[in-house]
Order: sequence, then C-alpha cells, then structure tokens
Amino acid sequence: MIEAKILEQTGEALRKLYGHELAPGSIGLERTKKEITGDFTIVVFSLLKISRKSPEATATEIGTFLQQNMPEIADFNVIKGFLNLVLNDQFWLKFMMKNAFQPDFGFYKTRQERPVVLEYSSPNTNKPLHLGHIRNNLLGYSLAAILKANGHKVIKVNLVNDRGIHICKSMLAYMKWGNHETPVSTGIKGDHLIGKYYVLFDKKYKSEIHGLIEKGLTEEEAERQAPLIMEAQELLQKWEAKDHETIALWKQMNGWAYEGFDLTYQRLGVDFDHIYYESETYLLGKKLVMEGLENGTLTKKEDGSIWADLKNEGLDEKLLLRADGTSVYMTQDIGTAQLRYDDYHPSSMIYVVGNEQNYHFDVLKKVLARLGKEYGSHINHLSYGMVELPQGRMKSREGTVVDADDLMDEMFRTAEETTRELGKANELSTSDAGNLFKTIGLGALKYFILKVDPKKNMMFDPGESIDFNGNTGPFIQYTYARIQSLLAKADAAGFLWKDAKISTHIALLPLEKETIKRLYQFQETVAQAGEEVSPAIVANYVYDLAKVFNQFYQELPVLKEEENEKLLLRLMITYFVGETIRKSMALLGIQVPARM
RNA sequence: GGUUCCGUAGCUCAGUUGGAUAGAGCAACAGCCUUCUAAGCUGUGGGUCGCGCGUUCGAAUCGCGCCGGGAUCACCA
Repeated sequence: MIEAKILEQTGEALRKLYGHELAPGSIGLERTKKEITGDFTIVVFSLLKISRKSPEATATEIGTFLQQNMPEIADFNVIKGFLNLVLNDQFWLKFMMKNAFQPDFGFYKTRQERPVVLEYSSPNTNKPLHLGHIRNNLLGYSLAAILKANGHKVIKVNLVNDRGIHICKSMLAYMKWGNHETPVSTGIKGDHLIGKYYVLFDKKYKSEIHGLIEKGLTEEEAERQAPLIMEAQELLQKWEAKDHETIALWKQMNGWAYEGFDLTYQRLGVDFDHIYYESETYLLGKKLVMEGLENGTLTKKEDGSIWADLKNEGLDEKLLLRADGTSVYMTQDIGTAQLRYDDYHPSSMIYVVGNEQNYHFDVLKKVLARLGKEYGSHINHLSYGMVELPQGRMKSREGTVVDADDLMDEMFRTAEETTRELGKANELSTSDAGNLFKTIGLGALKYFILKVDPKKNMMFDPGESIDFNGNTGPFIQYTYARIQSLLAKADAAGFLWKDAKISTHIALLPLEKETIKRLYQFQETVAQAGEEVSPAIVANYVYDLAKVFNQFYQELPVLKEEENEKLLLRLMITYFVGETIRKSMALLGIQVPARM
C-alpha cells in the first residue's frame, strides 16, 4: 500500500536531511481533509525536535524529498505544520485497473490455521426472540463475515439455553393450565406459545407473592416461599434426575421453541455451524467444578453449596453449584467453554453477549484461570450495548418488548408500501416483488442497527418507522440497483468495458478521483473493522462510498460521454463501486437487489 | 454505596485513536426530472462537543474533580 511507502520514504528523508533514525510508527500520516488539496497529509509538528527548523521549513524539505524520490507524488503543499501530498492520477488509475475485476479485492488471505469460535444469538427456550436478540444476531453474523474477510477461519456457534429454572417455569405453567395446547392446535408459532406460558407463570407467581405479603411475610420470604416457585425448583431437580415425564415434556416444548427459532433465523438470514445446548454442557461444568473442589481451588459451604472465592482478585464470591446439587448459568458456561475448546482448539473464543453480562465474563475468566484452563485468557467478550426505547429499556411486564417476528413483518410491510407509492413494483412479478420487499425491509432494519458502534447503547422508537432515505440501507441498495441498470444498458449498447485498456495518462476529474479514492479505502476498512470487531465501520464506509458515487452519477455522464476512453473509464469505476457496495453489504449480511 | 460504560445540532448517529474552520442523515426552508432509476442531487439555517481545572505547539479525543444518565454487584440467564 502506498501509505507504507510514504512512511518509509519519510523515514528516509529524516535520515538524509537531519541524520536521524525514527521508528516509522511515530510519523503521523492521515488522509487529507476534504477542503484541502492533497491525498495524504504528514503532520510534521512531532518532527520539529529532529529538524530543529520551523514547521513550514520542515514540511517543505520533506515534501521536496518525497517528490524527488517517489514517482507517485505529483505535487505537495504546506499549510502550517501540515504537509499535503498530491498523488498523480496515474497512481489512482493503475490501482483501479489492477483491482476493479478482482473478486477478492479487499479481502485477506488465510493467516491463522486455528479457527475463531464465535458465539452469538444464544436464546432461551422460554420466550421468542426480540429486538435485543436481533442486534445480537446481526452483529454476530456480520462479525463472522468480517473476520473471514480478514483471513480467519470462523466457526459460528449458537448456545441454546434449554435448561434451568426459567424453562421449568414455563413447563410448570403449561402442566397446570396448558390444556394440551400445541402450536398446531392453536396456530401459534411454537416459541410464542411457550412465551405465553412463561408470562402466565410470572403473573400467577406475582399474585402468590402479593397474597403472602398480605399475610405478613416480607417480600423476600414471599418470593422464596411461594408454592409456584417451590414447585418449579422441584421440577428442576426432577429434570436433573432425568425423570421420564419431565424430560418428555421438556423435549416436546423445546421442540416447539426450536421450530419457531429456525423460522426467525431463516427470515433474518443468519446461520450457525454448530449448535450447543446447555443441557449437553452443564454436566461437564459440574465435573470441572468438582475437580476444582478436590484440588482446593474452590470451596464448599456448610449447606453443601460450592463457591469460587474471588475476593482477592477484586471480585466477590460466586456460586457454582447449589446446595441441592443443581447447576447455575456459570456452571454450564464453564462446561461450554471446555467443550468448545476440546472441539476446535480455537485461537480465540468470541462471545457476542450484551454488556449487562460484563461481570459474568470477568468472573468466568477468573474461574477458568482458577481451574487451570489457559484458554480462558483467549476468551473475548464482545460486549454490545442495549437497544433502548424512548421510555427506557424493554420490559416484558410492561408489554414494551419489540418482538423480532413482528418487527420484520412491519419492515416488509413498510417496504412494500413505499415501493408501491413510488410505482416501482409495477413491472415485477408477484414473487420478484415479494423478494424485493423483503430485501429492502431487511436492508433497512439491518443497516439501522449495524451502523451504530456495537459498544454503544442505541435508541429505537417503535412509533416512527425506520427511514428509507438518507443514511439508510435502502439508499445504498438503490445506488447499487442504479449501477446495475447502467451496466446493463452499457452491455446492451455494446460497450466492451470489461476488457478495455485505458491509458493511465488521462487526467481525472475531481469526482472521478474522489470515487476511486473511496474504493481504495475498502481494504483498510475491512482490516479496521476486523481489528475493532465493528460492523459499524463497514456500514459507515459503504454509506460514504454510495454518497460519493451518487454525486459522480449526478454530475457526470457515463453512457452519454463523448470521449470513448472516458466513457469506458467511468463504466469501470461504476462497476467497481457496484462490486464494492455488494461486498460491503455482504459483510453486513445485507443483500442488494439488481433493480428497485 | 462499590465497579463500570456513556454524555457531540431539535432527533438519530459519525468523528481516521492528540491535529487544520467538529461532520452526516432525519426534521424545516429553497432549488434540480423532454437526458444513464428523484429511495437521488444542490443549497440555507441549526453547536459553550455536559461543566471546570490540568497535560502541550494543539484536546470532542488524554488525566483529575464535579453534574446527569445507563448497566452490574442473584442460589435469574
């Protein structure tokens, strides 16, 4: 890349001009600001100690040296301490002709044999997916694509929370009040049916607590002694004891949940290489905990419960096994980590999990270290922010949960309405139109969520629909569709732009150059998104690319350009932009339509 | 209370890891379709980067202290 060469030559300049060696990393190189002439800028302030001259003189001397020693540099200018370098058009043209037709432009070769295990989604089988899960799923899917583009082998895994006290709650409610309903008999999607019983449990449980408090118990006592919660706990013990009827019901209800999840995943366009179930990992977790107890790294309390004492490491005590022998979330996560490590011997394990669980992962890593598991230090928690509503976070009790299936339905509907209003669905067959609405609706939703820095909380207002204009998915998709239309017309007109040999000596107009520069930045965007594990970087990039191309498209004729070489050049730029949009959007898990 | 994250235009978000006059979109207003798709393009207005000190050639960015908000500190997951 040209940046490395500039830095190297700048180091050379410092050596020749001032007799000083400097590590290349300590020179500040950045892109030149939009309003100023130039492509790259060296900030010379930090070099003044070496040159012992004014900023202007230093910048001018280095600029002169670079211009003499680098054929790519056509010119330079100095403003205060900023050395702005202008690359010649030949450099940009060569770059484009070399890469425009390379399918893997911007992607990196395999660099690590051991895979990365990436966990995302991780639903509970007691309720359907909601907006929070959507953010999780989109982040996970996109990150997998970005890591692959960076040359990593990625194993996408899902960890299903299919056991535990919460599952027993919906099972118990179903046993008591279910009347043998099924998804078929009710016409309710399986995961939603189970969610109904989870909510019902909560409602009945609350009213029991309320009754007990009126009888004079404290809230804490009431919560612990309510008959329903005690029954749920008994059910959990029966489950861990593999009681036949309990297991049968559990299998049946989980099956319903899986059918529902599969449908939602399919609509959302996410997938997994391996699905782990807590019910398959918690026993291994228990075993590891017992080993820890034997070798003295864990402690047992009088009631028989087992704990990790992490007070010396700045954390608290953490329960790992209850007195009745049943396991908790942490127990199974220990087992899951071990199983995953045994299965894949990964170079690292990434968990896409909300930032509300930061503490959990601190504890997990410390407990694994306690147990002597070195892979614990390669656990990477991608901690993402919550999706907030105008009234705060989603609460199932207050009915403010935004359901994943409902939201997608709404997006498809809005996409259809908007498309029909614009009269763009008229010439399409019914099935093509249906696919287009899905592509656009999902594109809007996915881009809306992924353009925000994963680490930050984000706001979603269900009251106002997601935009289709401006900095949105459909804007980028539309840009792509226009490009395809233009290219189809070029082919129909018989322009042989794909094999065209264009002179590298023609002069570029500002908008032509700006567009090629954006394409050049795709490589570093992919790398940066991988380093920072952030799809938002790709999203912001592809928006900028589309925006600049739209200016290009608006201001410059392509097919109507009179000079043949210019016409071919512009077609080539157009194609390259289309491909880069498509690839960027694919990194986000967003499809692009050939027309819209 | 301890730990931790956050605070940028009316709203939603960027800001290249300390650089030049802080940027987009939405919303508002004014223009551009007999010419490659107007889900587009152009322009106008809109800012004490929460507040205050400090570090230095230079701070939205780093440090300290306040103010405000979120998360977490479960025998829930």
